[in-house]
Amino acid sequence: MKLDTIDKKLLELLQNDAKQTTKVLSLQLNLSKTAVYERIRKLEKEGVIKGYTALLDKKKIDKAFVVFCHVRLTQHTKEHVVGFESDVIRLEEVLECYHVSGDYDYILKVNVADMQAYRNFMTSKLTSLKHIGSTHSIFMIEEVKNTTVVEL
Amino acid sequence: MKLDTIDKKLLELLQNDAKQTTKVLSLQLNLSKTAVYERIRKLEKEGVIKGYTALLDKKKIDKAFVVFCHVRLTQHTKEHVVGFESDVIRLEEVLECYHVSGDYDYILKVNVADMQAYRNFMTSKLTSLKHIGSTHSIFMIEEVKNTTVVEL
DNA sequence: TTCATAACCGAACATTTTTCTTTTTACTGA
DNA sequence: TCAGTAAAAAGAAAAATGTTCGGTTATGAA
Repeated sequence: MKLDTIDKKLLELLQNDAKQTTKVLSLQLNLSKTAVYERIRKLEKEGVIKGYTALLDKKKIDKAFVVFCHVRLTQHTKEHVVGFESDVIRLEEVLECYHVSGDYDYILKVNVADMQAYRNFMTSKLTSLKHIGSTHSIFMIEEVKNTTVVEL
Repeated sequence: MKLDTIDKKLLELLQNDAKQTTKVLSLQLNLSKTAVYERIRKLEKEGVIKGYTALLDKKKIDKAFVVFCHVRLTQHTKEHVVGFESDVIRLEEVLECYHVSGDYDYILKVNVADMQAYRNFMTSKLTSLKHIGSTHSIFMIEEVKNTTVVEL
């Protein structure tokens, strides 16, 4: 699917505030409500827009502790890789998991309440997964920037 | 602000789909539309809900390339730190930036189209910032998990 | 140019959000 | 235990929004 200038501006507006009414959007885009409505529906249907979510303040829900956990597997057979990935997806503390280049195989972004909870996560959940070799944790001291908004 | 069981379930529902109507939400929570409506307004007012966003498919908007860039500063005076942070916030390619423990000072999550665009970002934007010492890039091979939904 | 398709528009209709008033529930101190 | 008070919840009405429709205007290919 090809996105024109209006689509891109529309996606930018929706990323910044998905609750804007089509009326407000239409004024910013110099289009009618209907045109905006149909463009949004199309972007949803094509899968460009995957969904809509409420963003929460991590400090206010007691999940302010973020750790980047680097993971190395003991082996790299397909079985080991698939096994680890399907296990790690189910861990609710792991918000993100990437297979990466470099010394380690995976980077996990782990989100918990505090160091105590992280220790608990590591000992009772992560390191008890099969095929885990070594891990290396980098702790967040402060969040300088955190946005979901991608520029188009 | 204290969150009760209903608030937590409501936040979970809104994280998974912020476009659900209060009617649908009220059925899942065994509450009236108005009660749900007022709880949401309160959560917004208190800042627990920071906002609403549309989530996009990175592959479909040509931003599938993700890099974790570790950054070391030349010095760590307040001036250097503040200067770097205010500069990096303005870089649209940097979706996330954390001040972290360990060998490096910062971890940046950089999102661009491809390796070419990343090279361009590094040479013409990041490394031209003041106070940048050394950097170390870890490239994403595959996204195994990526969610904004925090469990409560 | 001509045809076919896609995008757009304004108006009508259907739903939802928001406000308002009343009722219920939960809590506190005598 | 029992008022008294405040917070939370409910239902109905009003305001605003989302959605559908028929018709019109651009767009692009033959």
